[in-house]
Amino acid sequence: MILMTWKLDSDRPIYSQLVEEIRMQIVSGAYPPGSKLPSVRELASDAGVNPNTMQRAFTELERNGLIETRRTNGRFVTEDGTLIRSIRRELAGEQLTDFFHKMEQLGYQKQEVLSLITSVYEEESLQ
Amino acid sequence: MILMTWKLDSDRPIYSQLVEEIRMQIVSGAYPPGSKLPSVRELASDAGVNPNTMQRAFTELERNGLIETRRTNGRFVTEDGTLIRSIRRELAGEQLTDFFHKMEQLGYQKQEVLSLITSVYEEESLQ
DNA sequence: ACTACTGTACTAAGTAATTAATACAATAAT
DNA sequence: ATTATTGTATTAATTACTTAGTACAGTAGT
Repeated sequence: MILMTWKLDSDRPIYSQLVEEIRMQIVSGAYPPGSKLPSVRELASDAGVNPNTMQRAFTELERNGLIETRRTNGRFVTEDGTLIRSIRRELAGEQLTDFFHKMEQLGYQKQEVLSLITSVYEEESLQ
Repeated sequence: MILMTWKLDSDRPIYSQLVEEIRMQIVSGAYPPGSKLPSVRELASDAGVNPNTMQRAFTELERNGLIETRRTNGRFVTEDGTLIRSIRRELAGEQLTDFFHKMEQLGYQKQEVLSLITSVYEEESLQ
């Protein structure tokens, strides 16, 4: 059982946000490979959404291959650690390119972005 | 007249995306302070959306103070360059914190993030 | 065998976003 | 004065998302 924050906003479809949250939990290792996920009803209750909405999120998630369904037993995270790490890298790459693209749109030169980043690292001591 | 890309997806309300696009155009200087914006109908036609939707986007935008409305003459970007730069910095800060937060969620240590960033800079030559 | 839990499916209702089609008052341009 | 353009308002219809409620078949645990 994992205590998840489920910070959902109303600016996007809830099922999309659920997909992203759960996928994040899997690729970050919160749900290890092969582990059993809580049931649709339990997760729905936990997130405060309708079971149908959570069901829809799982349906979307299954197409990635990140989770497998055993019909009347529950859902499980894939054992394929390589796939998980691959998707993790993919998501990180998207974050990186999106970030640089937005900063470029905002008119920030790469040098400025770099100095902003280093200033962040100076505030919080490097771990 | 500005040629805008209007890359809209269906995963979020269109009016929200319009708000972000136009705000980006203003703070990045594509629409200079004091300049006149195209009419609701023209921008709506340009973006391929309903005039009502564009109208809604402008209503949202006006609360930031970035644009001013002269009742039957049109809309204009504010002359307040300080406000514009302030919002630009604010948006950049959000991008930065969101990025680091997501990478942290993905389980990336700060060191890893830093090395990813520097590798990006090595690919594209610094301008 | 029985019970509880599993994923799944279905219908109905409500809400928000979007489009469409008008219409109106005020002003700039002529 | 007249015309065209401006922002704005209104109503109706459509679509997508969400919730609610119910139901069914299969299986693990007892």
